[in-house]
Amino acid sequence: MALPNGPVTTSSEAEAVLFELVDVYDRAYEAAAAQLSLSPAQACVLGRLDERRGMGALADELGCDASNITQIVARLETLGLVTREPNPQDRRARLVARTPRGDEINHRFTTAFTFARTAVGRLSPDEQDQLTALLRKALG
Amino acid sequence: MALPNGPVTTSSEAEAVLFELVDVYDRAYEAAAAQLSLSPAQACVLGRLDERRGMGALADELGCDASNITQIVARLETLGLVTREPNPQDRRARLVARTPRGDEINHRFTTAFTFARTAVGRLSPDEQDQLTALLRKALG
DNA sequence: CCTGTTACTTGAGTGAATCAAGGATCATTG
DNA sequence: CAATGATCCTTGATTCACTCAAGTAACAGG
Repeated sequence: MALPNGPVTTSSEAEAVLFELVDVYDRAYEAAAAQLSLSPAQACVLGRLDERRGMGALADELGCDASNITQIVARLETLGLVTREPNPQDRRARLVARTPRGDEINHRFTTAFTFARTAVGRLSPDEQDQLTALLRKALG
Repeated sequence: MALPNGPVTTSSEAEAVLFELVDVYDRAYEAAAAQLSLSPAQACVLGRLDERRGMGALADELGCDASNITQIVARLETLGLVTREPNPQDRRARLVARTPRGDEINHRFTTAFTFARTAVGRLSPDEQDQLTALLRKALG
């Protein structure tokens, strides 16, 4: 399991809760992925393939090196969850798409990753709106 | 940079903001660590050494294998940020402690990781309390 | 065409994480 | 007190994420 991204000492309660939230969220994400024998990175990429798209687009969106995506997509391809087809418009490029099995695994993953849904579900609609507004303001 | 732990499609705005928060938080943590040439895991371990403690205690708290801690502490030791002293009470055990340089780097790290402070700082005291209450409720 | 740029891959290297196995020490108990 | 088992940590092997540098192939503009 990935080590938490958090300080021990926080200067306010709000910061402490923020840290706890991030930690629990990350662990839940990892656990949901592990349940399907996926790494968090694999689950992440798989989840961004609702439409077929190029490797570069993935790298841009995820803010990482293209070669990182090459590697992750290669593993997903080996697992039979993804295909890498040539792009007829540009023969340098590849179009990555989920296979039916990839669709199913991705669906099972989104079902398994209940944390955000559950957490939000503990709040009333009004409270959800308040939380959204507060977090938006906090994010600047 | 680590890939985000988040779904693309969210069923509510609150979930989407939650995901964004986690993503921004994680990236900020990683960036602050990188600024000091530390990995997130190294920064994490270093931050939990306000008092000297055993390897096992670290592994327990961080929820990972003991050998993982061995590895990370070894690197921190190489960097001169940490010492591994024998435990006089139990010669199997080692006591890990920050060196003065470790203290300094850790202090610089907590200064560099401004995200949580800044985010909370954008809220009024009342709003901070509201956020704390809402997140506590959401966490269950 | 020729040049430069773009899209992706490959290879090398670091580090996190897990598992299995082992050494040393403690703690218990027959 | 000696044997047994548990505990603390390390080592070694493996997988994967991530980054950087370098390379190939194909596009796009002059």
